[in-house]
Amino acid sequence: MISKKTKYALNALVHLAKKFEQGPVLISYISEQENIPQKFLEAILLDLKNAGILASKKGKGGGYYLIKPPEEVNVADVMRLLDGPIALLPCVTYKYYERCEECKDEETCGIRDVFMAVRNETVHILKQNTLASIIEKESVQK
Amino acid sequence: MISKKTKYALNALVHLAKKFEQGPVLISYISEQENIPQKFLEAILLDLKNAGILASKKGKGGGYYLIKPPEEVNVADVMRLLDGPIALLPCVTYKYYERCEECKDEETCGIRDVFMAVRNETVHILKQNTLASIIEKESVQK
DNA sequence: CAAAAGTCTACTAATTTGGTATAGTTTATA
DNA sequence: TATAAACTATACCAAATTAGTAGACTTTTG
Repeated sequence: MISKKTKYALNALVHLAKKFEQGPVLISYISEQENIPQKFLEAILLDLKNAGILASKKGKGGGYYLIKPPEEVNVADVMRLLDGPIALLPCVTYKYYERCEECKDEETCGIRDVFMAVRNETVHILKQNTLASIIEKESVQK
Repeated sequence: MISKKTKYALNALVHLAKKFEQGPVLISYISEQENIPQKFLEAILLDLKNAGILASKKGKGGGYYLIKPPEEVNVADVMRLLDGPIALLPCVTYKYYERCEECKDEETCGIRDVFMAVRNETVHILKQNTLASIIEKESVQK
């Protein structure tokens, strides 16, 4: 399961993407609209700012806003930022590789192969999906 | 990430699948060969037994053994048994469905669509992979 | 200069994970 | 039939992670 942090981040980002290039939005407003505890959201938005996805303006009339185009923010990057690796086994992560202590031979491990395939497919789907594509999906009548 | 429990379970199952229909194997032997803490492994094997995948024989000459053919035990089932749902969001699980509290409208949620796709693809891969296919992969020279 | 709004540091409570310890019960076989 | 091998059941426990909260501080306009 993804953490609430990532889920909240995605909801906040989608919210801000809908208001791309329309000036800053208050934390308190996002918090209210998206049902996210304000203090928790503050920490999340800071992370996204430090990652270069959002920017903020302090003082009266301030708030947070998206600085990357919605087409350029994909779900995989957001998940990695807040939850760490996407892979289900430490030995198949790209950036956070770690050997499984109990593993006898990683080279021939059949279990590893399975989770490598899952990781590749998952990352592929998550990279394809951006804030823009999510918003587009929501606008399509079901 | 999957838990150590699931990882240990898969390793133990592959071990037992290699000895399918060759009589019971000692917990202590599996524990030693697969580098799994014995007491922890005992609990895992019990779970697998209660799920009808393994059976055990008590007393001298006893141990655990696989009762389902290796082709019929897939990774998805093992994961679900020990780790619970495979999906990354509670609202896209099959058996454990739960609404996301903060969600405004599940029907149109674009984030949900993304994770629905990930879940479907993941389950598909994990169902395809059985103890038999894992063993086969390991025997292929790389 | 005051109020609005983001930032920083430090807690904390609940849950999950990854175990360990101890005391059984069952069964083959000498 | 006793006994030792081997699985079973119950009950802990420590560390890590998750999901927050509290409060003081800084920055920026009007």
